[in-house]
Amino acid sequence: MGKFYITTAIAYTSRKPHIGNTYEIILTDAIARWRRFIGDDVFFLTGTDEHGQKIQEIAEAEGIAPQEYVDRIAGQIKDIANMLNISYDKFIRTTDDYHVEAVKKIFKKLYDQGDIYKSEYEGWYCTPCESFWTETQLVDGKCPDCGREVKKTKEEAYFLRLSKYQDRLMQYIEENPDFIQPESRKKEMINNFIKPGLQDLCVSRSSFTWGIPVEFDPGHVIYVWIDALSNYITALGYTPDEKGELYKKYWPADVHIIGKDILRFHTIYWPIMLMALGEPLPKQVFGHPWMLFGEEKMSKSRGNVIYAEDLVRHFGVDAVRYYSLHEMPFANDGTITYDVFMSRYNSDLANTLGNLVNRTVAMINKYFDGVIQPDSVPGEFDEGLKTVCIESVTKIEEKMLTWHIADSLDEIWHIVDRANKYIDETAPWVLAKNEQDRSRLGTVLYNLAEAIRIIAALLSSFMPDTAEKIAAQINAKTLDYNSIKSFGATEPGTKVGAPEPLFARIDIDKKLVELAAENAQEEKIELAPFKDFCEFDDFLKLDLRVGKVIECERVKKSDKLLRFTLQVGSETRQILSGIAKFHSPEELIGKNVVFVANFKPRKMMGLESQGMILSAEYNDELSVLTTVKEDIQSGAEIV
RNA sequence: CGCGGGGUGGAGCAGCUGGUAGCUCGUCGGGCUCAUAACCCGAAGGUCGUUGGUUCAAAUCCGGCCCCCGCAACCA
Repeated sequence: MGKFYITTAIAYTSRKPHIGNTYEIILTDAIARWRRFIGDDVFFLTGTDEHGQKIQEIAEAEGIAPQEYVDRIAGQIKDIANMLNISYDKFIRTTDDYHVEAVKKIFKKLYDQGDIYKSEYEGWYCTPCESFWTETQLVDGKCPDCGREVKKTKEEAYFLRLSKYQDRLMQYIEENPDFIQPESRKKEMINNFIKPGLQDLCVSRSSFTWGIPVEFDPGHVIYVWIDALSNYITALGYTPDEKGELYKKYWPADVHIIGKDILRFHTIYWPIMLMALGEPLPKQVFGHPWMLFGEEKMSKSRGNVIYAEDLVRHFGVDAVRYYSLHEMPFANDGTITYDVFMSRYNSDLANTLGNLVNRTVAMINKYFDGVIQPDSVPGEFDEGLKTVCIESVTKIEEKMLTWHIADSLDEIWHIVDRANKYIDETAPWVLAKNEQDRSRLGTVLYNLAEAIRIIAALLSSFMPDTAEKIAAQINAKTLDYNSIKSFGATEPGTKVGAPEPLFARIDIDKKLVELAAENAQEEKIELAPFKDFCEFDDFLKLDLRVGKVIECERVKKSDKLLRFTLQVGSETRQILSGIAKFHSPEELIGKNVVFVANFKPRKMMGLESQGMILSAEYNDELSVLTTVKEDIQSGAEIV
């Protein structure tokens, strides 16, 4: 067996992660534990991504230093990982000294060798749009958005030459068909980014300070993704000067497990960074699907956020692990609801698995004072049970190679099902009535104990606590991989423990009521941070007006934009607004809306927008402001 | 015509290198009593989105259409 380096994405420390975010680390842990189980030398890395403008803003809003803020969130994230029994070998924080130093050196090296360059000449700035453009983006030497004059600007930034490595990246992807998983994502990356041609990536920021500084150019901090992606090698002790033992041993990564939303960074920017550094590329990047709440994304405003710690408090760690691993399809998004969670819990964990162990241990106690007997009298159903045990091990090995975790769990449950059936077939309680069947009864219970031991061994990668509890109940001497390659490692004469239910059944209706009450209490509203005071004069600079919607339609090829024609006194105006997801055109026609009348016109999707319609926003939900009186004169000023 | 994925019994999924559908849960009926009202057996339930085509034969291959979803674009 070889080395196996596996990583999660590092978690962004902007807020406490919910179960959907946590899913990733459970998934990764199951794979890491499995590889250790089968004998690989595993290094499992996880951690936190702590820099960036967003974090700086949140910390400022709370009135604390960014470091203080990320310390808190990183602590929470680490607590969650520990609570969930995550077997990481290292937890990296991007604020760790060694990481900061290594990233500085990486940036410097890329700069020195010309893969990162400072762009002064290509920086064209459109003042009304507040946008930077590269030479090639300009249309007739003018702003591609509004068509106005642009000017060379003193704003400086550093760029990474993606274009230089484009062909080599494409070649790598072609030569390594499994590099991007799943397949559908690979096509997205190729068609949307690589084929059209990669734009050099801006890899520095000067508008905020919470980041790793560009050492040789004060005022610039390194782009968070350059910072964050580097964690996979800095954690192993890599620097451009000295690679470090762990790095030599474990790099390249065998697989990066990440959310499907950040595949672009991991399959384009990251490989190019590595190519520029002259280092090998990761063997595979797996973009896992999302765990949704019912049909929806989890979000606070919808009141549907589920946190791992709440689930653990109510149902236990392994139930959370089981659900996360079993209910997620391989490539499609999965869902979680309390209702489904508890159904799976009762049927799979309490009934099928828990009860098997319980009834078996109870019988061994009842019929043989807790002592496992020799398997001296084979019977007709034995082979069926043994075969399923052995075959399942092989099947799981295959499925785990392609990260089919849920299918692997199904295989384990095949053994559980088969064992339950075996009890029915052999009817130990009938055997117990006849003294001459005593040895056969002992054999039946031996086979069950051994099957359960194999189940426990297989479960150890997915539900480690449960595996241990089972092993303790049957007093198993070993749960090693080698011990389950054949049937029969259980030693006769072993004294089992008292039967103790592994998973207590849940009264679903009762629990739902309890959960609802709890959620109602916990619900708290998180508003966007309030802004600093400003002068009345600042307010007066804005020309806010009422406009009556006389036309409203969707902008074709855009799922965000609505095109409005507003009556403003005796004039009309065309305004575009990104609210198509929240309002239908029909419901807005005839309404009086509020808009900013003195923004300079701006083009969006080829259409000019002459102002901005005001909406209330809360957690990504928008609602347009309208006047209460419908007969107010259009064009009326807002004061 | 920007790119890609998908639509399978009540729910969630598998099958998709072609030969008339499979798994888990749920429902109904039966069995058993060691066990956490658990376990075992059986049954009902699908014209595999729709419509053409290829083929002896299509859920499985090809075309049109409808509907979801992801990426990109776009939200001042």
